[in-house]
Amino acid sequence: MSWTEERVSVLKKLWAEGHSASQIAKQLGGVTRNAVIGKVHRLGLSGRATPSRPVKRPPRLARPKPRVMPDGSVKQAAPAPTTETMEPRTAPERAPADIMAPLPPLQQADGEPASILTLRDSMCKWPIGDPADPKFAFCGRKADCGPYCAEHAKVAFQPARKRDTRKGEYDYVRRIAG
DNA sequence: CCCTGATTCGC
DNA sequence: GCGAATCAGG
Repeated sequence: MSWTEERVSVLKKLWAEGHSASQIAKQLGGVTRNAVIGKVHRLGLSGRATPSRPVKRPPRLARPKPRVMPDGSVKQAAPAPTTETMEPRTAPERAPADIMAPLPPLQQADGEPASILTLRDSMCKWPIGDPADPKFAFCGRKADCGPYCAEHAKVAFQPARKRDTRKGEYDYVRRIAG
C-alpha cells in the first residue's frame, strides 16, 4: 500500500483523535504501526498532548548491531565517531488545563472469540468454525501452559492410555495435604 | 507479557 | 519517502 492523500488524511484524523499508531495501522490496513509512526514523524505531527509521559531521552547514537540484508550478507554499522553535541535542554513545562488527553479505546478482553488479528499469544488458539468462513475465529480464552485453554487442551492432548491410578493418587494427596 | 512512541538508516 | 529493526519506557 502507499500513502495516498486519502490514507494520509485518515492518518491525520485518527492521530489527532488520539488513537495509537498500532490502532491506526489496523484501521488503515496494509501498514504496520512502525509505518504509521514513521509517516507521522515525516508529516511533522508527532508529539501530541503528552498526558503524563514527558519521555525525555538523550538521543541514541548509531545502531551498534549488525544488520542482515535480504541477500544474506551482514553489514556492520559504522563505529560512530562519538560526536556528542548535547544541547542544554529547557523543558517547556506547560500543562494547560484546557487540553485534555483523549481516553484510549478499550482493548479487546480475553475470553471472547478472537479473529486472526486480535488473537494474542496468551489466548487459546483452538479454531472455531470453517477457516474459509468469514466468521472463522479462535477460542480466545486464556491459554495456560500451551496454545490452548484448559478445556481444549484436554481435547488436543489426549492421554495415550487411560490412567487407572487416579484413586491411588487421590488417596496419596489426601494423606499428604490433609 | 502486553503495550506505547522515537530513532536510525538501508532501501 | 518509506518502514523494519531497534530502543526506551509504562
